[in-house]
Amino acid sequence: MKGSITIKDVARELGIHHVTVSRALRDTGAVKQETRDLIKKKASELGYKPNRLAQDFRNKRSNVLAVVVPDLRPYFFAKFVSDFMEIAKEVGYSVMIFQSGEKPGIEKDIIDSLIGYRVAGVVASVTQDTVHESHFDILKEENIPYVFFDRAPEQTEASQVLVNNFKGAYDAVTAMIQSGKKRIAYISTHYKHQIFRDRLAGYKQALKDNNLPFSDKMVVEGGFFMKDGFHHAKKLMELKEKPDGILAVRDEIGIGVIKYLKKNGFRVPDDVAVIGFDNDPMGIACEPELTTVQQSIPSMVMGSFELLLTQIRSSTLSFEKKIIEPKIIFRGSV
Amino acid sequence: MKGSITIKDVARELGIHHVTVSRALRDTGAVKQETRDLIKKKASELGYKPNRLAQDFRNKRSNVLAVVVPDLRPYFFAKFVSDFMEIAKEVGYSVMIFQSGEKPGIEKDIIDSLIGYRVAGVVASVTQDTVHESHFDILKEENIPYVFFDRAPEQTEASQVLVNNFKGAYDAVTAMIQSGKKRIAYISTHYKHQIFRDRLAGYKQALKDNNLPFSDKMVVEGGFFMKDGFHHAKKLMELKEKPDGILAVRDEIGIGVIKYLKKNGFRVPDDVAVIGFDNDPMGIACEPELTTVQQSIPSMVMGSFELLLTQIRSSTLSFEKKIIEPKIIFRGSV
DNA sequence: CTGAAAGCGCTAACAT
DNA sequence: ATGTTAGCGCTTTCAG
Repeated sequence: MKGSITIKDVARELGIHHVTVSRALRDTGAVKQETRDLIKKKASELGYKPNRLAQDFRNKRSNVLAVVVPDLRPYFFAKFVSDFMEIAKEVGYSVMIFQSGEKPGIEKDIIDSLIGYRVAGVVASVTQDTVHESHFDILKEENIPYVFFDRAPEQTEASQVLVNNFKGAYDAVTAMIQSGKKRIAYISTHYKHQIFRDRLAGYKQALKDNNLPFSDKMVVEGGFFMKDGFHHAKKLMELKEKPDGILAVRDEIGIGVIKYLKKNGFRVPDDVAVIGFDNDPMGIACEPELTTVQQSIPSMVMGSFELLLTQIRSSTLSFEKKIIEPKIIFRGSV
Repeated sequence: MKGSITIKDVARELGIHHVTVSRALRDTGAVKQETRDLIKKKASELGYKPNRLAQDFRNKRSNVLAVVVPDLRPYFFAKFVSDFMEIAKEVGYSVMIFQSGEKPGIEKDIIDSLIGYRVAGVVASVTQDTVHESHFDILKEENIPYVFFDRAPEQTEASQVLVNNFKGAYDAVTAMIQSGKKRIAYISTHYKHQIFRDRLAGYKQALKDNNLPFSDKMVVEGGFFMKDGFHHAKKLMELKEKPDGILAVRDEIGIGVIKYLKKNGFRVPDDVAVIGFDNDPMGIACEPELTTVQQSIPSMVMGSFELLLTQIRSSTLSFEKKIIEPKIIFRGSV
């Protein structure tokens, strides 16, 4: 393990001062073009790689962006992170990922650790139970900008990129009504987060605007996966007044619903229409293919990245809210 | 932006030397228990957070592990990374993720940048075209251990955790034969990587061991997604000698195959059986549910993490190879 | 058990 | 245009 090459090594080889090397390599300060070229040549010749640990330490800030999500596995988050990394890389940032596992306590620990790393900025989608953003305050104290995407604390003064979930649900229900459905059920999760309440509100409003009655029995909740959708569909279809349309809060749940329906002789969408949320590619695997409410991930990535970068570059913490309008992707289940 | 609290601040408050604070906080060196307690109390009182930038710089090594994958979106990689982060966190490591996008050039850039970060270790699944591991040599020079998982360069002297792909394909084909199939096709990707060749070899061997003829026409390749499976199934089913079983190199492709078959009046598995690779949850969404070759991700995570940690802790680069045995998950498509 | 000294590699500020 | 000085926050080494 030979010690790595430092700017001093490069300087010595050239018989000049290491500070000049530093300046030349970073294209800052005044250095004669000739010297600069010479230095760069020698540096790459020696295989010099800047010690980022030293750079970051000296600059009191790293070129790392942190992304905090509840769970990396769902397609929505995997895709967001994937896209975010690509765009961050273009501007020279690396990315550290953290999973809260939907646990506010872990989320807090993560945030605390971030300040130790002196990350340049943070993008987060909070847990279902994160109501306050108090554990993010510490970032403000350290002047580390942060942006929420998809899921933000209820009251926050930080920048955020959210989806118009009310409209997503509203449009989905409206679409089913327009295709002739009259008894539309809604399967939610047990998660209490704002975005799920917004969807519920949109569902109710659509019913109301179409003079359709709302019934408690038509709203069930709990779970996150296919099996939960299967289970809820069973409950719903055993009702005296069966639904003829079901809105699912996630595509996976919607797929579970379709599986139940088909297995039990209900035709989709003729007997029962189904719509999910997320535009998960999984929705294309099932039959009929699942109609879904799409939340444009590239838009969310771009939005949150811009919001973050602006704050980093201006060294100012700002408060801006971007709303992404969702779009129904019609496939075969309506 | 008040400057952060440093050990010197803590020391000053207590009227002692900052070195003692450093020692106390890290539970190293000889410090009177009483002093140690006092220091810890004061530190947390002041909200002291160690500056990891300074620590890492001083230690010439960060507590960050790097994970390099071709793409974070496929379930296999998302799940691997997700699990890996959890286990890494338990031991105090944070994780930086990088995507090569299947481009060796980018992979090289990533590796180069890693040495700047002085990461503690690297776990990588290489691109389809990474034959040599020459661009990883630089890590050796810096004494940074690395482990390959799932996809390793053809010749490598680094530790690795691989799946027995030969056996996976062999068992899958055998299973179809046992269920009475006699003309089994194989859909590969255009990727030339070892693991895909191993699967092909396993496919051929299973045919041979059952005295079934091998035919070039029964092997098609190209693509990665559902639509590719759809397309290839079409080609295959338009053959004069149609297959009655199809092995797909990925679940997504297998699902595309099933979609084509059903759409065109072939019954699955009665007319044609289908098996995929990866145990992607997507396989449960389709109907019939896709039988698949599972590669245990937890085993791979554990394996590669252990291999890495051993090297980090012993400051030795080692060469160990772990093979994970795959397992067929029988669902409805065989 | 605690303190003092020194330095990691780099860069901002000032001097020449 | 280049060099000098100084120091970021921390830890290792050596003294007391």
